Amino acid sequence: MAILDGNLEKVSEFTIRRLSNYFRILSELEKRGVVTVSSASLAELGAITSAQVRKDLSYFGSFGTRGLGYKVVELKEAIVAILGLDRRWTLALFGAGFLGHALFFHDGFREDGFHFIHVFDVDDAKVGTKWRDVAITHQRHAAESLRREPVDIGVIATPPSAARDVVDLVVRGGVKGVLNFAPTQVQVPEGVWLRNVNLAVALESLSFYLSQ
Amino acid sequence: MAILDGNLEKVSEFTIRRLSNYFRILSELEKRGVVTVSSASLAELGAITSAQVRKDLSYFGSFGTRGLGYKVVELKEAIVAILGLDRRWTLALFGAGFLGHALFFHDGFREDGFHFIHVFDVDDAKVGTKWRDVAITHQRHAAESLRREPVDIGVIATPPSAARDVVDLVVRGGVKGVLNFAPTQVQVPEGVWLRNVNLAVALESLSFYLSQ
DNA sequence: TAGATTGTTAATCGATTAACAATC
DNA sequence: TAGATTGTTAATCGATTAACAATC
Repeated sequence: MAILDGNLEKVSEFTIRRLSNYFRILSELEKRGVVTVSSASLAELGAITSAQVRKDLSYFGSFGTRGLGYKVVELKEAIVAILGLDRRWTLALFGAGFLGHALFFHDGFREDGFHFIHVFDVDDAKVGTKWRDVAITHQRHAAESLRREPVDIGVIATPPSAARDVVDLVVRGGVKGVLNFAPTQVQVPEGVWLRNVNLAVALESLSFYLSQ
Repeated sequence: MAILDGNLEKVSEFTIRRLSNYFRILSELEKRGVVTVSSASLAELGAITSAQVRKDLSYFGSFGTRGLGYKVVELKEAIVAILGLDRRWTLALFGAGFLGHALFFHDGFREDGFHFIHVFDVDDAKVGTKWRDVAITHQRHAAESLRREPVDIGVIATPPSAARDVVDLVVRGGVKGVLNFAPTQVQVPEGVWLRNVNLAVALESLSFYLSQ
């Protein structure tokens, strides 16, 4: 299957986020035993338009059959391949607080192939304790740990004041992706991908509309 | 100050999310004792353009002084008022799992004026225990609790399979906003605002770009 | 074949950016 | 006054949607 017809440049983050959504919808349909699905019903389930669905998929190839629609399992597997979920990804977590804890134990990540193999914190009370089979390590040993066992992605769940230093640390450790939950602007060098997730933004958006 | 010149209709969710970001940047500048800031430096701190900053603010009024820029505290307070952060908001949490725990104890929310006054779960082992001064209540008593003490916003941190029912429950309880962390499509009636936050999306976006 | 639905092109819509007059 | 920077309009860019030929 020819994924990516050379026009990857034109694929926007919006499309990627929707693919991620199609993946979840298709997984659900598969679980329910649904065999085929049209762009129209996929669109309805995702609260978008059928043109959007077809356009999104068209960046990566032709996955459907005219007159019939898409085979659920086939399309799901195509999207899994596109999103890179057909392999194992290793993660390092920085910050073993409440949020770090929730991320580490979030089953969805493991099911998607994302595995935390390091957890770092600066709190000596936490260092040495174990989360599943991962021992919490003091952040001062992070560089060393990352040299011994490198990871693909660094996940930042520290207080905002620490985020910048931790990002530098994990980038020097060789990660190619950073997922930042700290509500502060951080910088990564060329060639490293950064995504920011800010839990307050959605809540503040709600309070804006509720105030009107 | 004339916030909202009647063109609120034209304000996009993109603008609101950036306001939320300006708010954090301005808070940081205030803490550092910075008195005035230009759209250019605000833009640099937020990794966008100065035209974007001025355009975003222009939907709500004129907050700056030509030739000088914006007073940090004044602009911050204007944005606080726009986002509705100048009042107390009450929240009900559904799902006392890892994620619910992280959300409940997340200091940033309380600092912004968002207060969880109810926590519901279906696990009898959790029911009766307390988080700070909030007793975890069985979900079957949620309707009753919400009647006694209504809230502004329902926060859904249940497994996806439970999300739909819980949303119906909380909407019948009179909330005007729903913040859904469950990775499943939910529906709310006209007049209720919904925001979805999916922790997997950002990670899957990273794996997509890292795969290329 | 007739009906259904894809894949894609062209049209539309909306968000971002550039430019500059207004003005401190 | 001269320099700086806002607020706003017009131009550009990019994302979404409509439409339809291709085709199962």
